[in-house]
Amino acid sequence: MSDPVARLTPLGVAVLALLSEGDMHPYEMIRLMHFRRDDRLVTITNGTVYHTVGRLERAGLIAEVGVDRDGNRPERTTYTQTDAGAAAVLEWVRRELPRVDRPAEFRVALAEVHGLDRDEAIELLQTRREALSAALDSLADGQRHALGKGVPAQYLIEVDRELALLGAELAWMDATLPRIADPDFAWGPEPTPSQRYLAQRKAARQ
Amino acid sequence: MSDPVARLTPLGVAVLALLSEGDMHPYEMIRLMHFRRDDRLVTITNGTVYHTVGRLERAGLIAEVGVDRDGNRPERTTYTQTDAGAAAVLEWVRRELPRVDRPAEFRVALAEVHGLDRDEAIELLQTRREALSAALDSLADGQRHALGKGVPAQYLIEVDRELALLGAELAWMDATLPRIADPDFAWGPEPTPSQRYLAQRKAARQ
DNA sequence: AAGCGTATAGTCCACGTGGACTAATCGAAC
DNA sequence: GTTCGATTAGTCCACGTGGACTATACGCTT
Repeated sequence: MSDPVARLTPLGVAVLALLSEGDMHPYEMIRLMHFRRDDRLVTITNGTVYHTVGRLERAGLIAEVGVDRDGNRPERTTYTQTDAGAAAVLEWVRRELPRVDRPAEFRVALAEVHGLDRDEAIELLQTRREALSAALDSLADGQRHALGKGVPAQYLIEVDRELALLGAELAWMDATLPRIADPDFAWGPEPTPSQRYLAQRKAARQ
Repeated sequence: MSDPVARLTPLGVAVLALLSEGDMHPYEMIRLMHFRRDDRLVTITNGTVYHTVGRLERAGLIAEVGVDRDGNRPERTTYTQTDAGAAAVLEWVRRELPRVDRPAEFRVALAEVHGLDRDEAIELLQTRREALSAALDSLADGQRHALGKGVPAQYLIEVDRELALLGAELAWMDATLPRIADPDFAWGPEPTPSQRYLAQRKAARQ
């Protein structure tokens, strides 16, 4: 119920992930997320972001660190990630990564999987692989059953597509798991260009 | 704004599609949709279904056709589809079928594509095919760009998966469009087993 | 015949979403 | 030097969702 991890939304996770790269005010998050095309994964509007930030603060996952002001522009409230916030992202990723329902959550979890240890990530993805395989079998079974009962094929086009996509995801997993298990595949924190940019800007301010 | 088609939700379309097979009360819709595993496409709860039915009625897409009662059980309100409702489903499918954003809407639209003429369906899907292809190119471009800027590969796993799934969907389309264009592939209204069952039950009641 | 679980049919409400709106400021063109 | 558009920063609200809750009736056990 009041478990803050359970109440995290995909956008909440995206905001926490942003804040792990540096303190920020909501409007800056919106710009940065648009720049990074995070709107591919979650819908980013003023309404959702400001509201989400408010909820994250009430849950103690982020905290206000001051109100600054640039010239005469509106003042802006800057937030920082708390330890509880950093832990909550990882816990949320652990929960969502192996689930095959909730595709939207999974994509965000996959985008944040680099925060986990390599071995744990592989194990969770392996669990998902088995669940995907079972879902595919069950759907294929349903298709056979429906065709057997005389349901005309034109009513089963969507199922046909779903089977194709499930198969493709399984194939991707079977190609990807060995790839990231390979020690030659880099893992763990390595600065991205935008992290280097943020760090540089922070240093310049001091 | 007040265009009823624009305000249709996936569940609303699913409800309208059900009613095109016969008059029904909400509780029966819920059972039937669960039986058909429509919960694969939309989330079905009492809250959503009853609320959706209310909205559809206020929009004039369905209409009350009487309150009957089975023994001493609670009375139930039966609804029927209006002409406007039947037209709205087709219009909605035409709108959602070619769009590549909104995957949830697309799946429901694809499940209802059999209501359109074969030629129109193929044309709309062809449009989607081109949009998908463009989306794939643009995402692949973004990936190349990110790698070129030095973003480590472990941060791009989700993009890699997305590219694989987009490719698979394109392949499915290229296999499916010729398949349904073939005159040997049946198209148009053909009774499904559950439609036959509903028709039979209706005849028995009279 | 009392008790218990499940099916039937529906209401209610807290919450998250996403789009509309406000308001000030800066830059550029005319 | 003023008008106009874009940018900055944030508030507000209508709506849809989904889970919790209610209440009656039927069937099965003990």
